[in-house]
Amino acid sequence: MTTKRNTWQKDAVKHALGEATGFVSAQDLHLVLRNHGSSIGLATVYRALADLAQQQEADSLQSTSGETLFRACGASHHHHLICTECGVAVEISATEIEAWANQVAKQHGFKPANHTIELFGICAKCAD
Amino acid sequence: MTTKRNTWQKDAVKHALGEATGFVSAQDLHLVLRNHGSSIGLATVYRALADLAQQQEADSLQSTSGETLFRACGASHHHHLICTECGVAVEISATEIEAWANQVAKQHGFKPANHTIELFGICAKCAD
DNA sequence: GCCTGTATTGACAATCATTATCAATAGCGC
DNA sequence: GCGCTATTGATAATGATTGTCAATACAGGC
Repeated sequence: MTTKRNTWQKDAVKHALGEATGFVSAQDLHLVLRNHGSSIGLATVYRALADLAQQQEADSLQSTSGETLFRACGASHHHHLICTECGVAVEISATEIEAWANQVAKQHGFKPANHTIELFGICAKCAD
Repeated sequence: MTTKRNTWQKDAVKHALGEATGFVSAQDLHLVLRNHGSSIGLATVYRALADLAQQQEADSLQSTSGETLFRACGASHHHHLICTECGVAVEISATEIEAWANQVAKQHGFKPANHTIELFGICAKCAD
């Protein structure tokens, strides 16, 4: 079997993602790492993020401008409330909504599979 | 003022979008139109779709693979239940959810602005 | 119906995020 | 420490989308 290896690059990406306050693009993360003196490659950042997303250690969503944004998160199912100004993200657990989603799907003869729910707004700090 | 003109290209796009059962990409739509004998250009399809989206005559969402998908729809606010197999989309109006979204936002000190809610599943026809 | 000014088109180049390529490097088990 | 091979990083390639610009075709006035 192909054994997985631990590299400082993967740790760096994981760390940098943890530091970020909200959702970040792979490009941004790469830039931040480079500015901190790291010589990590862009492709590697993409690979590390894809890994993290697959291991449920990161959430990803598509920005309206077409980029994929990432954020560190716990493994439990949840959604986000995101500030459109500064990008801060708050995790939201919404069992009621899960139930609603499943019910609606069944109502239309669909086998419920998945859903995308992201709330956008302006946080208290940016509201002034 | 720059007056808007009616062209057969815009009508063609609008029509083709109306014919589609679910969400379609600009590229797909362009291909369909070409296959029907139209000589419409790809850039024009993009422009027409952007117009329709702005006039609230079409909804758009980002597929996981990064494309932008479009669908004809009414102007009233609503969400979608989409089959991941065949792409059929059902419009869902969910006043309860709107209320929930606003409430959650306020709860966290956010000024509610917007939200993305898309449900995915497998429709009855594709379920077998 | 015909003319004219300009919004719109379409072919193609340019851009931007992301993925593939592949030789060089560096973990990990021995 | 050695060797095997997963991983890296520079760069090329891809694919969707947007910009460019000369040619075209609506719309309104005659």
